[in-house]
Amino acid sequence: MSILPQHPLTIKDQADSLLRQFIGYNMKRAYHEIQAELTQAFKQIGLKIGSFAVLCAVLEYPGLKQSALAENLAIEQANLVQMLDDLEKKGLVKRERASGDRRAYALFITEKGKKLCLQAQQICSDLEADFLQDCSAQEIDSLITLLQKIEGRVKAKRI
Amino acid sequence: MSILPQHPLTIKDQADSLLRQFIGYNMKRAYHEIQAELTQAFKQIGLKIGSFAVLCAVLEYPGLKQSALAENLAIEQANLVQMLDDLEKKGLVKRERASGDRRAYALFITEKGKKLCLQAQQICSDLEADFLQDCSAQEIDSLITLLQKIEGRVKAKRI
DNA sequence: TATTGTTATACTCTATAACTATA
DNA sequence: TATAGTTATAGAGTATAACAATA
Repeated sequence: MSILPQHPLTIKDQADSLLRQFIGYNMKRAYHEIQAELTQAFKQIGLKIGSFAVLCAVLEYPGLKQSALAENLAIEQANLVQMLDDLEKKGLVKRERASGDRRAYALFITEKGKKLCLQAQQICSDLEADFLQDCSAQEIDSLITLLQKIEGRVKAKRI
Repeated sequence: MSILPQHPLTIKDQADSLLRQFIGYNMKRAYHEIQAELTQAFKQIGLKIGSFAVLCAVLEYPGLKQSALAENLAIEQANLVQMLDDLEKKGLVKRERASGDRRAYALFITEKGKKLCLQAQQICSDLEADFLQDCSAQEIDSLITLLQKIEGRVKAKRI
């Protein structure tokens, strides 16, 4: 295990210190780093971050329809189609005609897809555990709660 | 007989509950909402989020060089050039040859740029105050601290 | 040789409109 | 009329390589 020097983050010598007062900016910067790291890690198993989200949702909710999936993941139906085409071509998910509505597809994960998804979840967990290692369980919990709270507040404001 | 869920998901059901255990996913979702809202708000004053960051940095650090700016904002020099072209064309910043290094440009904000930047900061503050209104000052403070801590940890890991 | 700014390019992510077939 | 899935496309944001001028 690597023992990294743990120094308090000082931003006074950074040119973006003024920007650091904004939650959104800090969020963008933090996610930018996580995204880069996760994208790299997922390359080993040929998965993209967006496809991982799709896999997780289909694993947890078999039979989910595309429209419901897109809405739940906050992505456009149109963009989901291509992801599913790719996942289906790789044999990770399958579309089945939904009974009762011949327009809709019900989505299912394959055994291969399930395996890959669990593997990706492990990669994701390991990565997060690594950069959260000096955060308390309570800190992590309240961070997730706050992020969800903020997401909900902004969304509610728009509608 | 098809294996369909007994109760089809409604809008309020969350198909991504499994994903919600990941900090990165919550961060992406929260920022996605903030970004949409801020992009919309900035359209009134003809500014993009990226350009706003550049303006803020140049306002706070007059004479900053492009290379230093790009590094501090974690963006590529190549992409900064286009932003600066745009900001300069609008009369918001100006490039001046840096004394001592004829390759480099020193960046300065104009009066017009300063005015617009302060206006944008107000828009940003108002927007955040709105969706943070039921968060305590301590919650907000610890959120910022945690985001910066995470950003630093992931970055340190990569290097 | 290395660095600063630049150009060109490509790839991903995201957003929108329009189409089809069903409802 | 409205909805599910699809297609095509356009706009951002981001990343890389290569170049000229300068260090």
